[in-house]
Amino acid sequence: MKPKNLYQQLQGYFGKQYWWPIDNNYHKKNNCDSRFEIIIGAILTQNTAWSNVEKALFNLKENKTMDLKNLLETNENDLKKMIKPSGFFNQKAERLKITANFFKEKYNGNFDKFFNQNTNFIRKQLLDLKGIGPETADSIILYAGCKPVFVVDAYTKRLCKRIPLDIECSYDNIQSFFERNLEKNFSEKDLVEIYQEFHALIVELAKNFCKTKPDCKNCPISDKCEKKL
DNA sequence: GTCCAGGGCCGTT
DNA sequence: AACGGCCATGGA
Repeated sequence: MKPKNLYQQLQGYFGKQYWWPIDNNYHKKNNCDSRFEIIIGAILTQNTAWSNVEKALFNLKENKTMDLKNLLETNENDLKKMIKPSGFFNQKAERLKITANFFKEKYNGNFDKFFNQNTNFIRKQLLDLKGIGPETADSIILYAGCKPVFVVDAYTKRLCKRIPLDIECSYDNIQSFFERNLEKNFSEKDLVEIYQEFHALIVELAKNFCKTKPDCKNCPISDKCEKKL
């Protein structure tokens, strides 16, 4: 299975996904307004349906809390109420506060300054924050920082096992497998968009076909899959 | 009523 | 290092 072919096949079937930013400003560089919202969304969507996250994001905007300073000034109980629809609101409220506080204290709210650093260093700093693990960190780097990292989630791991890829399906293994292969086939400039779309396409595939109970019969990539459940 | 979402932390082996 | 329990809401 070649990642390049898988990507093109998924892209051909599902089309363009336009995940983040939500307002379709994909082409716009340095879209600082959406950066904060992307970071918030990445935390809120942890093990949570996006439809529920949207309700929480709406509440935050309604209360003018989609803003670094205002979020930090908001009482934690009020914050919990706003993000309640996204579930796990106790821990997520804490995670939002910790993350917002990090950007304020270390970077004075300057997201450009943060994202202009070396990617490995960016990743390390994010992972040091309580509540941000590998997937959330990489989502932030890819969608808010527009830097080329391949995001692995539960769906990608499921795909890894089912196709199967001939590797151990751990986060780091899957990530480097896709990155190694795609870096050869695409220019640096195109990689960001490809990683953004690829991740979204895998989610779409897993939601519609490669589900817990898979629908292999109608799956658009069944020709590439050995499992056929 | 049951299952499951665009995970991560923490305590136990 | 690896694994299981836990966190919580809302739609299918």
